[in-house]
Amino acid sequence: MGRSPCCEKAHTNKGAWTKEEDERLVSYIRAHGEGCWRSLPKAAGLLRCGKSCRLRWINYLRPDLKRGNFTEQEDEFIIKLHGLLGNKWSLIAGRLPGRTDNEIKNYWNTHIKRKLLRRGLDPMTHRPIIDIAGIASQQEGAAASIATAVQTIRYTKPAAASEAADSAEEGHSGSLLEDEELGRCFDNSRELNLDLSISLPHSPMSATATTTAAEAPGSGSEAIICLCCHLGFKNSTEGCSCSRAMAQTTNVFRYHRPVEEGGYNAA
DNA sequence: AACAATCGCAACCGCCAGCCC
DNA sequence: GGGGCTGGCGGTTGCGATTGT
Repeated sequence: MGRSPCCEKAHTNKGAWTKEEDERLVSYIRAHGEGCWRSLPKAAGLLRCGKSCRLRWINYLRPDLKRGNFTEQEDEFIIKLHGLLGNKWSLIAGRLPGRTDNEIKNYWNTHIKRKLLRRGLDPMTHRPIIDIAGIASQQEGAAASIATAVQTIRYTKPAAASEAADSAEEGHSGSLLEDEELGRCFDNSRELNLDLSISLPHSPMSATATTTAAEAPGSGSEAIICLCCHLGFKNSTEGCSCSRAMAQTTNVFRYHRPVEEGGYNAA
C-alpha cells in the first residue's frame, strides 16, 4: 500500500535546477500564473515533480524575493518571532517580506542558533542555558514527566522567556509563567489552548502605555491582544476564537508586550 | 598543493490538513 | 461521512564552497 507518489519519479529530473529549467518555469508562471502545481511541469515542458517546481519558484525564482544577507534587525525580529511561534518558519517568513521559510530555516540553523548559544540562551526555549540545566535537574525522579509537560507548554509560549532574557537591556520585564502556574494550567486543562494573546507586562512602564485597553483580572493594567489578530495570521473572515478564549482567561497563555506600535522591531 | 573538515544552502522527503467529489 | 488529491510545511540530506591542517 502506501502513498501514491506525487509524480512519476522515473521520468523526472532531480537535483540542481538548470538555467533552462528556471527560464521555462518563470516564463510559464509569468504567462499563466501559479496554478495547479501537479500539472504545471507537463504544461511547462519540464521533467520535474510539481512539488519541486513549487519549491523552486517559491524559494528561488519569485521576483519579490529579497536575496542577500540578513540584517541585524531581521536577525532580532526572527529571534523574537521564533520565541513566539517556535519552528513555524512559514509564519515567520510571512512577517518578513522577501524572505522564504526555507531561507529563514536555514539561516536559523546556521547562524542564529549559534548566536543565541553565544548569548547563553537555549535556541529552542529561549531560556538561559543555566536555568534550563537547573530545571533539568529538578526533573529527575517522579516529577520528570510533569516537568517535561511544563517545558512543552513553555515552548508554546516562550516569548516571555526571551523577553525576560532581554529584559536587562530592554528595560521591561518579561512575565514568565512560574513553573507552578504552568503546571496548574496543564493540570487543569489537559489540553493546550494554542490561542495566543498579548497583554501588558506587569512592569511600571506598562501602566503608562495603557490606553483604553480592557482591564485584565489581577493586574489592573493589562491589555489583552490576540496574537493571531495582531500579527495578521488570521483574517477577519476566519473568525479567530480570541474573544472566546479571553472570556475564559484562566487557561489562556498570554504574550506580554508593550502596546506601543513597532513593538516587534528589534531593540 | 593536497587532503580533510566544516559550512551554507538548495533541494528532497514524508507527513498533514483542507478541499472536493 | 470518508476517501483521494493537492498544496503546504518542517525536518533532513546532499553537495559545492570555503577554511583549516
